[in-house]
Amino acid sequence: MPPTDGEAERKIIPQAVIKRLSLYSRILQDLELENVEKISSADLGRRLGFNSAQVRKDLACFGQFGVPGFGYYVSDLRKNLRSILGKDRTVRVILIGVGNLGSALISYHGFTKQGFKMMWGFEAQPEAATQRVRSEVPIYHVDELESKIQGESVDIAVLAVPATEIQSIAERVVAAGVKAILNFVPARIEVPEEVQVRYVDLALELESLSYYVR
Amino acid sequence: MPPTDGEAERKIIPQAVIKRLSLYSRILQDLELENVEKISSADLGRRLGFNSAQVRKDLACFGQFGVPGFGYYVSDLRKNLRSILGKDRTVRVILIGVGNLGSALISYHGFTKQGFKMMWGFEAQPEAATQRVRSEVPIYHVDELESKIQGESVDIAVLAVPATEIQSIAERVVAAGVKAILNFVPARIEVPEEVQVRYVDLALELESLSYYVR
DNA sequence: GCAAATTTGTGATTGTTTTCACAAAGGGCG
DNA sequence: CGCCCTTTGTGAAAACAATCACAAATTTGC
Ligand SMILES: NC(=O)c1ccc[n+]([C@@H]2O[C@H](COP(=O)([O-])OP(=O)(O)OC[C@H]3O[C@@H](n4cnc5c(N)ncnc54)[C@H](O)[C@@H]3O)[C@@H](O)[C@H]2O)c1
Ligand SMILES: NC(=O)c1ccc[n+]([C@@H]2O[C@H](COP(=O)([O-])OP(=O)(O)OC[C@H]3O[C@@H](n4cnc5c(N)ncnc54)[C@H](O)[C@@H]3O)[C@@H](O)[C@H]2O)c1
Repeated sequence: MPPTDGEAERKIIPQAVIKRLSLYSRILQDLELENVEKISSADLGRRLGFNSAQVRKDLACFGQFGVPGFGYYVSDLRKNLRSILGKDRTVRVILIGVGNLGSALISYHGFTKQGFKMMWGFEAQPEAATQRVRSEVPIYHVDELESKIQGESVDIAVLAVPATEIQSIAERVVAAGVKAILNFVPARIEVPEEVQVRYVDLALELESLSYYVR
Repeated sequence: MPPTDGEAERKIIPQAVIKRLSLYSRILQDLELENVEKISSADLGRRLGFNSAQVRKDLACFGQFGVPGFGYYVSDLRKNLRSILGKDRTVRVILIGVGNLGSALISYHGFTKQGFKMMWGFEAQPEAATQRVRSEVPIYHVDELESKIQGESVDIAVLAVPATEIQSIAERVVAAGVKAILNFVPARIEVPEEVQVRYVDLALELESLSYYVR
């Protein structure tokens, strides 16, 4: 008998594949609104600039969703992708640091549209922040971080605090049980390796553009 | 005589290399402030989680900057990287759409710190935007886009308008001669292929995190 | 000023991702 | 109902990227 991995049968899927699945999912969302019933891998690829084989290979990581000679049922594939991406339930998000950037993020409706639930904001100066932002998301003092999270589980923490605070805030959200971080602060954070971290680094994007236009 | 490419001797450098060069450049900036004189590829790599050979290979795309048995002179390498990245002159940036997100971007000091110059904001409702934002960057009506750009050249346009407007705005900035776009709007834009486009897609990042925590 | 210790720059190697290409599956039209 | 056409799923090949490993160059310490 070959050694099975037990329940860890799911092989490691590259991040790039997951990002593309998200893109597929969004196209399918649009198609469903337009009442389009089916789509081929070639069409789906064309809309995003990918090769059709790439689309099929990406999907093949998770099973067989297509119908040969026909394509994919939009609604069916969308359902599957949502489930794969963990979006078949509400994904709970918090924001730490409701300053200039955080104020925009906390009231961003693109979140909700994609099925995320922005639970709370946390701030060193919650009064000033509450005044600044017009949004239904409650903003608490950062001291309440641990007690709030304890009550209800949180999936993802979005960080937009000053660079000096980032490591200590990261440690606090991790200690409180958060397993994924989206970091807008241009500084590397040290966290246990089971915690997923994504960096959004604006200046980096600008610099790479700067290279190509100089 | 082998066919030379004329002045197009510069081979195509992958985007990933350029991003890493930016990261190196930022580390070197910090080191210079700390008056560190030299650094090895191994040290530089360690600070970013890269292999030392990767660092050397990346740099080798552009020349020989190191001293065997010694390492790299911080200030020297930094100067070279800035020049490679096109940062040895002011890089001129404009922002279109000074709403929730744009308001944060227009007054972001991380820009300036990395040598970018935010020239102007353009808005459909410039009065409201000016009121909202406390920043020295002037905000004009979007109708003035073409005439302003005509006078002084612009390197990069940052787009943060509603999704419905994105294609038309993209076409206008391209027609006005802008060669690089940083797009925060989650919608693909059609532009001539010589125009460089980067997408910053927040919901995509959240979704990929969502997969790993589900 | 010489030998030992470093560290670069780079060809070779390994690993990963994308693309190709085609057999097999299924739908649709006559 | 059956044949033809389309499109999937997937091994094989190609392209691309990261890592290894080592000769060559240079510093450092004695
Ligand atoms: N503004 C932008 O467009 C932008 C773009 C990219 C990245 N960033 C990064 O995002 C971060 C925030 O930028 P910003 O422009 O919003 O700055 P900001 O100063 O406006 O916002 C920071 C907020 O964090 C709060 N804060 C400080 N310490 C805190 C703590 N310990 N816990 C909770 N809240 C705390 C402050 O009160 C403030 O409201 C920075 O690290 C910046 O580099 C900003
Ligand atoms: N708010 C966020 O945190 C966030 C995050 C990621 C992406 N985005 C994207 O960024 C874009 C802007 O988001 P937002 O939250 O700032 O929305 P917003 O409505 O607050 O801002 C859009 C601004 O663009 C202006 N505008 C409209 N048409 C224009 C035109 N033709 N020319 C110039 N300006 C015009 C509006 O007056 C408004 O001020 C959206 O596409 C959104 O999906 C926003």
